[in-house]
Amino acid sequence: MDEKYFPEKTEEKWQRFWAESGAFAADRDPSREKRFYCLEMLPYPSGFLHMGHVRNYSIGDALAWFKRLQGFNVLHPMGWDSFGQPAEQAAIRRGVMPRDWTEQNIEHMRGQFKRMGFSFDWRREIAAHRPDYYRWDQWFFLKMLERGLAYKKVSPVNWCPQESTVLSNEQSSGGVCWRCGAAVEKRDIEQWFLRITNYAEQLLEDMRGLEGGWPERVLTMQRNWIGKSEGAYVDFRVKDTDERVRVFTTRIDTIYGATAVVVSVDHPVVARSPLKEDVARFAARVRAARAAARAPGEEEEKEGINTGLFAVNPFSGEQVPVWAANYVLAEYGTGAVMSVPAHDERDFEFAQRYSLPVRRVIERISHEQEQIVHDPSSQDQSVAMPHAFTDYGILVNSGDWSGKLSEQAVVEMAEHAARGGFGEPATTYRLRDWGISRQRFWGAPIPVVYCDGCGTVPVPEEDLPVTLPDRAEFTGAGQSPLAGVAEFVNARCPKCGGAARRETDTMDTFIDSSWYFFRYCDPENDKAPFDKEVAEYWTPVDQYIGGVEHAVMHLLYTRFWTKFMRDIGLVSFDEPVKKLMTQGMVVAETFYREGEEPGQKVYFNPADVDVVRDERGRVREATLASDGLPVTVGPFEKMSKSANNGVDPRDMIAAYGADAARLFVLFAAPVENDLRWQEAGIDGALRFLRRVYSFVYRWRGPVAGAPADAASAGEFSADARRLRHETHRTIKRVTEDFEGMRYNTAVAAMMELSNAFADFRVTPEGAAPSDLFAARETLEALVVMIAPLAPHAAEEMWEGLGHAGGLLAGGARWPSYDEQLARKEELEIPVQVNGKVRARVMVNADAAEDELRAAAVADEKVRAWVEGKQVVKVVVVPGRLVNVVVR
RNA sequence: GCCGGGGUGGCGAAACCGGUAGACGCAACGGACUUAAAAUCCGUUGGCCGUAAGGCCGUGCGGGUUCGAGUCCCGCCCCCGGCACCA
Repeated sequence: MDEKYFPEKTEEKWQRFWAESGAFAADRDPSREKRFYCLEMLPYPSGFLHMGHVRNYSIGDALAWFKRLQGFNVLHPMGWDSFGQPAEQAAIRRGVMPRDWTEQNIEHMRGQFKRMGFSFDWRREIAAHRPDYYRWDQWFFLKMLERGLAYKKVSPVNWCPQESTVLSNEQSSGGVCWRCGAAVEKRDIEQWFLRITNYAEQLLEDMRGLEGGWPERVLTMQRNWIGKSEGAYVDFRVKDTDERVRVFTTRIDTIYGATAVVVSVDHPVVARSPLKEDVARFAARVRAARAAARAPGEEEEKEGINTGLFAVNPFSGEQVPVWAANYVLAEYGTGAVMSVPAHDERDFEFAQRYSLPVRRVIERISHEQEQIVHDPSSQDQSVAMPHAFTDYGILVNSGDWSGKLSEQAVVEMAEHAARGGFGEPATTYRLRDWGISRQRFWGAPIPVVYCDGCGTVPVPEEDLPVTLPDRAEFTGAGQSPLAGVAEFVNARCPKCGGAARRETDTMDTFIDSSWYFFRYCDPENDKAPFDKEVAEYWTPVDQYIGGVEHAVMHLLYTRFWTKFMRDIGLVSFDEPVKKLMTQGMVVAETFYREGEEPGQKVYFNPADVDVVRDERGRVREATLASDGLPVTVGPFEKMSKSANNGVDPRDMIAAYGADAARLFVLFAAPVENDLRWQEAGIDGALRFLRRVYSFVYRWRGPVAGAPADAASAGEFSADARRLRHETHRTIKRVTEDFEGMRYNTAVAAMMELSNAFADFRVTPEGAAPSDLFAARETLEALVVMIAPLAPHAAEEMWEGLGHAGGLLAGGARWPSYDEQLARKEELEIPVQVNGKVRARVMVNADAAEDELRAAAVADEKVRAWVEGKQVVKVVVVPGRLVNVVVR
């Protein structure tokens, strides 16, 4: 142990030690029941580690270390989400082959991870782009095909013009590409889908079991996305035909107010329209408008056309016109609605535009003292409505149903429709099937061939993997580069042996990440994606950590995949992840100037900007170092290349060391919060490490001779008792904080303990055996508790304290605490008079109520406040406070 | 619009079940050590009044419950995230 703490030297030493001793290798061991699967979302191998990675993996690593020190068998693996767009972009721009580019990046990033000292079991590393991995993507696809869960159809898809590929609904949420942000267009393309909708109800229902373990906002986002809606189907007979139009409604109680049936322009019934040429023209216009990219949130004006058809309301027998309109979506519900202008905002707007009648059938009511109070004015048909009335109320002008409450009517009318054979209660979902075809090269090929004779033929399981060719032409234009590779495309039909063409689309990379953490359990298996028994030991994942940006996409897909794996007997549970933690982004200030194009911004790296701040930390003046001219200060944004506000972790490591960088990102903010990057803060982390290090250095010799246990240490001085109390109290707090991943407060507690140690007024040289015992107890606890956050420094200090073999193999254990010692001997109890703190009294920690009362009332300051007043009562909360109430 | 999460010093943030608001850290200021600087150590730091003792105010705003409210209830305002012609 050196006198001073040298991060670089220490970190190198212990990284070598860990690698050579296999310190983090974990194996299935059925005799060890305490096992823990700690997982962070696997990174895309972009080539460079950024601060977001540092944060994500520091959080997970801290937990993995904590659990190991508690005696758990911990699986903490790492791999690469290595298929995907950037590799292909590199190929287009720089002519490097995606595989070479990816392998190089992995190589480089693995080195950076190791330099951070993360405790991964590298033997289990996987990469999605390697055939021994994607072979199983293909295997899963075939299983889904067998079970009718994979199918191909032509459908309007989300098309990213920037990347010329299809996106799933999840990836084009909000009308923009999740990756590049380009506005998404609609195109008709034939592609493969997975029937995630078959699992809609389970995906929704099983979220109940995740309450508490998953963040509320993620569950909410998934619920919104699945979008369950309960209502009813109602069939409207189309007059003079034998057809029926089925509508979906959540407000069947308003059906007597229906003044039209409105269908989407793609609805089959428009073929029966006497005006079908006009309708077709209108439909073409609507489709064209839809195909055009639109800004998110922007709504089209409602437009429609009367088809000339009439539909019969099965409840009232009334005939209403059938319209086709742009505001009715073909993909949701039945693609047809009953239009009730009086009680639906959209129908109201539509009716206003085309002067359709508005008929009120729900009367506004209020509840006062258990009584229903009617508002007759709300059903006055002669008064124009300013907007639709969409609340529940009481049915009026609704035949025999008049007088019923909406709540009742929605149930009973659906049942009535079912009995009459013209409808039924119904549930719909917003969730659509998962479109997985990508017109790309760098992904797992979809294992299917097309044969003129036999049609679509799956590649037999034994012929997997269908491997990607080594080379292709990357032009960035037209179809998938795979289509241009003859030896890939030309294949034999597995059925008839004749010439056939291979599918040239590849799979969505989200398939790779849907099951990868099962593969970690058994990464070399060449008979199955993973062995059921081996995986069963580790899974489900105990704690999953990643960015909230995957709240819907990845986390919904992996839940779906798990349910499918359960259905084919690979796993025996419903949900893959017990606890989920979504960490916040690392954000930093941005600086920019307006570019040549209007609205264009040219960003400058904060390191190149000279900033003058006022006393509140606000930027007063910002100038570019190179030219001295002012730059505009932008908001805090996620560190990114485009905002040019990234901090390179390598610079942090070089200046402060990996330990200080890790400690800082965990201390600076709660893990769920966004972390505002401030370089200055990292100094504090390094200072803390140095401080503890210097204590250890100073005490390491004397402490080696301390008595083995407290009983033989003799009498403890008041000072030593105080230190022991602080130590045990801190162990308790830190343990609880670690359990809840509250690293920021855990670090604060440890800092307090180190401050308390600095106040320990005994010198190592003049210390009594009992003092040495107390000092060792504190230092050892502190070192072990620091280990998950700053493992290199902790190893060095642990060794300095005379332990060989490293923390894990050398037998370090997470410290335990003594409840008695953790409790204070004496307490300072605040005494309030009428709720305001007026004095504090020192009392014994377990002073009884009457002792407390006596001490409080006897206090001089309290007496001054009570003087001349009448004491009404005295509230005593033992161990907390006393409140004297006077009048 | 609907759903979810928030609003506390100059800043990042603490505060278990209603019980001393602001722990811990950053920044700032003052001091010690030093020829000097760095490093380190000690101290001050929510606002206002006061020489001080001390007092008053203070957790987005307005009410309420309570001996006591950052925390619970009612009504608002604002911010962040998700969904959004979803019938």
